[in-house]
Amino acid sequence: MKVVFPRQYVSGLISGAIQALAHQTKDPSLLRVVFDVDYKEGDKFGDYASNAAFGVAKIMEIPPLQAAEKLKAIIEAEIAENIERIEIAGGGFLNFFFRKDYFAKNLDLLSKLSPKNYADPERKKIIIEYSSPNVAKPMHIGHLRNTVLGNALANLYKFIGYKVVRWNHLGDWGTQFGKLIVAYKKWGHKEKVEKNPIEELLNLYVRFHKELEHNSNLEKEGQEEFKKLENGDKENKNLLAWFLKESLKEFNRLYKLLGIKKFDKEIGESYYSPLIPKLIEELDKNKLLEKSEGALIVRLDAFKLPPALIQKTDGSTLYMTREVASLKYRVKKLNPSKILYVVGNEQSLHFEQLFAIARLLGIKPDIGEHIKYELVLGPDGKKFSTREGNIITAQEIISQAIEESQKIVEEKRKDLSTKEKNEIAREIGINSLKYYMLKDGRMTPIVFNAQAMLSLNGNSAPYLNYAYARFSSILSKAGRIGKGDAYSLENQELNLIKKVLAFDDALIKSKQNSSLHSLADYLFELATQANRFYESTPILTDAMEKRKDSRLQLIKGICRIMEMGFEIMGIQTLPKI
RNA sequence: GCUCCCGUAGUUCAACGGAUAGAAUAUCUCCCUCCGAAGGAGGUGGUACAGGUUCAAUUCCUGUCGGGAGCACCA
Repeated sequence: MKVVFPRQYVSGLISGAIQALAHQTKDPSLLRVVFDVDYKEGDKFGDYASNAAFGVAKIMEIPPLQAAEKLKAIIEAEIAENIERIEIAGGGFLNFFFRKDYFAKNLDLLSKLSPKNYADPERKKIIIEYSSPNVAKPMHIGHLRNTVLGNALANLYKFIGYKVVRWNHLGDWGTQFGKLIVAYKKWGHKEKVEKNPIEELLNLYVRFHKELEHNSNLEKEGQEEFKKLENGDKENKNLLAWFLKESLKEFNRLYKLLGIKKFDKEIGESYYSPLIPKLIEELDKNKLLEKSEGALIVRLDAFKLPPALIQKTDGSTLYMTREVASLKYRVKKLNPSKILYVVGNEQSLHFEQLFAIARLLGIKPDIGEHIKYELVLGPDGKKFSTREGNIITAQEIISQAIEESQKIVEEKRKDLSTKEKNEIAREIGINSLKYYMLKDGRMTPIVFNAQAMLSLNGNSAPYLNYAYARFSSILSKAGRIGKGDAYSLENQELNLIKKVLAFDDALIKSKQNSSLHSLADYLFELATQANRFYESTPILTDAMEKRKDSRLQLIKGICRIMEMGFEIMGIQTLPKI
């Protein structure tokens, strides 16, 4: 089923008009005009509006109003069958008013919409790296934002037809593990760790940093143990393998609880360790390496960046070294068109350096993109620190979220069994948490505030879930829906159809800025409009049979869009809550 | 000191360089003998400051002020 959405339709009309104009004036530079086509709420500025005339005006060096007149004349002459009229307003905007029956005509199409209708023609292969927890440490609230965002971005690309590789870059290497090994050898007990792996290992790590304050020798001991690890020391390698195994169990438990899709690749940093010597050799051959204070660095002056440290004085590697190796590995192995790194904003410099080195090594330029997001800060507005042990774990947040929704469910759904109530509380709690992480842009720092985070009113998952539950309840009561008469629908209903047909807009915006908040906004607006409709208009109880069927079709279409939206956001669709 | 991110209603956030800057929350009213009141209707309230770029600036540039993060052997 091929569908042309209104935005594409208008866009086509304008492109055609610009082409005709370019032909008329023999000025091909007109073809380079970029313009927007925007969905408009209500009908003040039409159903869709465009600023195309401003771009045309600039190139033709005429006033925008004149350019708008020219475009309008061409489009009108082409007999646009679905457009009732075009108005020029606001100094040169073209406002397109669709015929009322255009929306009615599209009604029975709504419930049949599928991802295919939204497929991006590019369909590229893309690696998305996210989550990336550290072995032997609990996932904390920051990982939660990262994981939920990365998972949803991956869903989005998958939805529009990309080949997506979900990549979990596990932190299982580096000096920190030397430190952990020191701590374990000094103070650790096997039984204790077996019983409570992550917690006990974190305790050891925190203790290490406490003791470090009055025993500066520890720092060196940690570096030595890591050095041994890099040189293949058996005892240390076994310890690390054990830590990794226990950690993965815990991570996977959390992913499952959160409804995070399975990763395609889960590769620890340690994996790249054997690839390092060749990498250093290659860097050296390209004359990129330089010795400085006993360490090896790559100068990045040409990029106006500080030098990147590749090898420590004692010959062991660094985060950056392994990142370069990993990048090369990914390109060689999978040949993606792009690698999205969903990593915190505080690592901006690191990624600028990484991509600069990739360039120097002749890797396809701009392959990497850092999808940065702001930190989740503590209640005091300061950064959480693992070393000091003042973190809020992902598990704590999840439990709180579930508890909070449990209270509401107990109050609102006394009719359900305890089992059903628990089930719903868990689903709603997790949905709320995920939605909260996605509803804002990436670059606003989230100051941790349990109250706000777990609020179940307003622009939140429960609002969406509730609306969906009401509508699907109607649909299940209705049973089979008849043919209906779409032309009996009125303004409010037609506007809803228009809104449903604007789903593509939300997807495009979300993809453009690699953020799900545009989609969240759209879904919230759709639900709000639909709720308003629901409150003001009888649907199931409509006396006119044909109109009833049409209204039901509309509700079905709304549900369809909500289902697809939820799927992308990684939120569970619940037929009842 | 240098670099990056961010300053929008009391609060939390939207607005590809576009038209009258939108929501949520809080607060104050109203609505369940009709399909789920976790809902709906209405009121109040805002672009840190100073310049510049242009048909048009919350958005871009420069500077000031304020908050956060990063800057060589951590990741």
